[in-house]
Amino acid sequence: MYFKKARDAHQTENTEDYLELIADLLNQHGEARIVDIASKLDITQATANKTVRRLQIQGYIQKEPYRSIFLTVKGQQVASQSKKRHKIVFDFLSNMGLDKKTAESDSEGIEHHVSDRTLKKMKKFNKTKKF
Amino acid sequence: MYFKKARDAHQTENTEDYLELIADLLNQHGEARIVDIASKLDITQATANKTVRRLQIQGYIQKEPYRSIFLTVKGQQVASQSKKRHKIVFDFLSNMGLDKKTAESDSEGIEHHVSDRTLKKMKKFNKTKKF
DNA sequence: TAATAAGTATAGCCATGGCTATATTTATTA
DNA sequence: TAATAAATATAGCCATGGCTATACTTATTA
Repeated sequence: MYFKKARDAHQTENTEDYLELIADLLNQHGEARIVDIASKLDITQATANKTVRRLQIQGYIQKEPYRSIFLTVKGQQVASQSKKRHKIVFDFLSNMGLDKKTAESDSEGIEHHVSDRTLKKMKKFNKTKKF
Repeated sequence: MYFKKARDAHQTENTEDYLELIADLLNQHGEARIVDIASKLDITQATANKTVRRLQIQGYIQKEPYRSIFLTVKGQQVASQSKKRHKIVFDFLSNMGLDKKTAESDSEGIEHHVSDRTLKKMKKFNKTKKF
């Protein structure tokens, strides 16, 4: 009961957000650097650096000192899964009639707390506009 | 952009969950104790104790050593707000056709990440079954 | 190229929320 | 009532993710 699941989710939430962002940066700019991450997430470079090191240790990221960041296969998998979930939630909120900004900002938070069951319902609604 | 909002939410998330739970315990059993909280949240009593002390210091809770827990006015306000949000999200997920368990478990996570705008949409849907 | 700027890394601090182990207090029951 | 059980509190550990300040490397530009 209660928020045990939410706590578990928190442990991976930050990880997923970083990996999703790094994947986006790689796609959009061909490169992902500490500065970009820090600026996008509105944190200091020191903090970004620290987390990136953790992700590297945990095997999600590959990088050399003073060089830009790449995803390992493991990291790519997490990123693409996250992105999928994110898109479903974003589309769902949009289809509910919410403006892009709200849909974007809410989906960022919600994506980490949505079960597969709920995700399926959202997907169905996105296709058919019915539950 | 990205998950700055989510981070802010995290700071209050645990607080809200505790206060909501304490309010429930007070309503249902007339009493809220450390043991109950620990068991409901599936954490150790030591952890529950620590957080309760934080909540007390921050003015959400009133309690005497070795005695049970009460909410301050400030605490009550947060709890009732949280509960309202929680119910709207839970009802919405239920109305989407999700089973009670899923609706309950997902709404616990989602309630902290839903903007007022989205909440309004959910509310409307709960009433009219239309967006 | 040499000086400067930009980016990255590291150290050290803080708060939070987990945990175990160990008091201490309160409640129960023999 | 005295012994035991249950609940609460405290100490001390860890990981995480914030921060600032400072060092170091790489890139830019005068």
